[in-house]
Amino acid sequence: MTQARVITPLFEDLAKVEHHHQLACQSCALYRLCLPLGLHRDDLTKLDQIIKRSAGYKRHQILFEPSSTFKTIFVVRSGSFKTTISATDGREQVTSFYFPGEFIGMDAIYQQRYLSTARALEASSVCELPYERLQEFSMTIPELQNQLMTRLSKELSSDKNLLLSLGKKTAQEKLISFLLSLSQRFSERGYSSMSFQLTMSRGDIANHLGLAIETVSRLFTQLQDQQLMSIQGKEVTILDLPALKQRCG
Amino acid sequence: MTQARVITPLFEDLAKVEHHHQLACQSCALYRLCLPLGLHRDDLTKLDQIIKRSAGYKRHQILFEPSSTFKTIFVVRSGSFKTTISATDGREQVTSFYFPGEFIGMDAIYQQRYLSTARALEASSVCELPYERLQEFSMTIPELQNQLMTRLSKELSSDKNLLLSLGKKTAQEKLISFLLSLSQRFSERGYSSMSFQLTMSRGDIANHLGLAIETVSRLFTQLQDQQLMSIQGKEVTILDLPALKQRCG
DNA sequence: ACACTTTATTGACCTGGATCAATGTTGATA
DNA sequence: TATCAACATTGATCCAGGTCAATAAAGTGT
Repeated sequence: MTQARVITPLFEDLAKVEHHHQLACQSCALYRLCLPLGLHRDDLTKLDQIIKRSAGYKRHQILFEPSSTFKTIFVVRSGSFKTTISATDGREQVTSFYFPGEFIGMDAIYQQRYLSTARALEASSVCELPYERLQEFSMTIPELQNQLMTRLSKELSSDKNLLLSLGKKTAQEKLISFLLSLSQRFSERGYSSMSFQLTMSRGDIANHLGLAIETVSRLFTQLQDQQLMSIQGKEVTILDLPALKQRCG
Repeated sequence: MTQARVITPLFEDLAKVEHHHQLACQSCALYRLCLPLGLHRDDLTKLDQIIKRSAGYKRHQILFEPSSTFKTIFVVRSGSFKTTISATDGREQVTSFYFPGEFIGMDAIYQQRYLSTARALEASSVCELPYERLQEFSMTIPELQNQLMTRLSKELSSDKNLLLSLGKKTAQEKLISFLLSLSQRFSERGYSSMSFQLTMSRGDIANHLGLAIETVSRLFTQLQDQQLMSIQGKEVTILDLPALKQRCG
C-alpha cells in the first residue's frame, strides 16, 4: 500500500483504470470538468479518436519546454503540473499550477511554440489534443470551439488575478489568496475544500507568489498561530474560512 | 493646431476619416494588424456587417466595467486604453495597456462578464465585435476562429511575461522591459521604435509594474543619467538599445 | 494670462520581506 | 534502517524600494 491518498468518488474509477490509456471520454471520470462537456454523443466519438492518452509522467519529468515543437495542448488526467517561464539569465517564474481537467500549453497557440516549461509535480498523466486536428474539428463542432475559447479566457482571468496578487498584495494576502484558490479548485474536483494536500514544494509556492521560501514558511507558522489554518507538511486544513476570506484582499 | 502628434503613413487615412464611423474593414488603415487579416473578401464583407464602429471616447472615459453586461469584444481603432482589476478593498492593478488593433475584453468570455474596468488614456475610438455573432461567424470562417484563438493566446503570453517581470525582476528591469515592449508595439504600428510618446501617466506605469510612482520617476532620471534613454515629459527616446536589452533580464 | 488642479520630481527616512546562516525534518535509495 | 540529498523551519541582519513631505511643472478651464 502506497502513501495514503484521499480518493473521492470522482476519481475512484480513474484510479482503477489508470493503465487503460484508451479509456473513452464518455466513461472518463473527468468528463464533467473536461473538454467534452456539452458535446453531443457523435461529436464525442469523433473527438475520442484524435485524443491520445499518454503514458504517465514521473515527479519532475518535463512535459514540454520551449525547445519542444508545438503540436498539442495537454489536459491533465491525473496528478498535477507546474509551468515556469525563464528570464534570459535563468531566473524562473512559476506561472501556473495545473490540476485534472485543466489545459496546459494554450499560450503556445500564438507563435506556435511553447514559451514555458511544464513539469510534473507528482506521478501524473495527461491527454494530448493535437492542435491542428482540434482546429479542424472545432469548425464543425461549435460547442468545441466554444469550449476552447472559454478555457483560454479562463486562464487569462486567473492570470489577471495573479497579477493583482503580485502587484498589490502583501505576502500574507498573496499566500491566503493562493490557498483559497487551491481550495476552490480541489472542491470543484470532488476533494474537500477544507483539507487538502499541497502537491508543490514551498519553493514552488514562494516563487509563484514572488516571495522567498523563508517568508512562506514563516507565514505558514503565523497562520497556524492565528488559528486560521493548520499546516503539517503538505497537508493544509482550513480552520477559519471567513477570517481567511476577509484577509485575502 | 493641437499638440503635435506624429502621424505616420499607417494612420494618416484613419485620422482623416475618423468621423466616418462605418469605414469598411477593407479600407481601414489597421487592416493588417486587425482581426480581418487573412480573411477572404466575401467573409470580410460579412464581418463588416456585424462590426459597429463606435463614437469616440474621451480621456478617462470608461469603455466597460465589471457591472457592464458582456456582449462585445472591443478592438482599439485609435488612441489607447488601460484595464484595471480591483481588490475588494479598492486597491487596483493596471493589468494591460491596449493600442490600435489590439483586443480588449477577452477575459470576459469565461463567465460572460468583464472582470476588469477599461478606460481611455486619451481621445480614442474602438470597433465593437458582438461576441455571439462572432461565434456564429467563426463556425463558417475557420480563419476567423483561428484569429480569435491566436489573439487570446497572445494576450496570455504577454500576461505570463508580465508575471515574470512582477515576480522576479528588479525595478529597473521591470521598467526597461516595459518600455522595450512599448517600443516594439509602436514599431509594429508604424511609429518609430526609438522615439515615442507615453500615453499613460507615471502612476499608471508604476501601478502596472508593481512600483511606487516615485521609484518610476527616479528610474527615469537614472536612465537618463546613464545615457540609456532620454525622457522629457511623455516623450521617450531610446539612446542605447543594446545596453537596455542587456539590462532587462 | 491667471488661478487651480493634476502630475511629476527630488530628498529624507523607514520597513516588509529578502538574504544569510544554522539546524531540523522528510524521503529516496540501497 | 542507515545514509545522503532535498526540503523546511527559525533566527539575525540587511536593503531595495516604499512612504512621507516639500516643491516644481504641466495641463485645463475662464
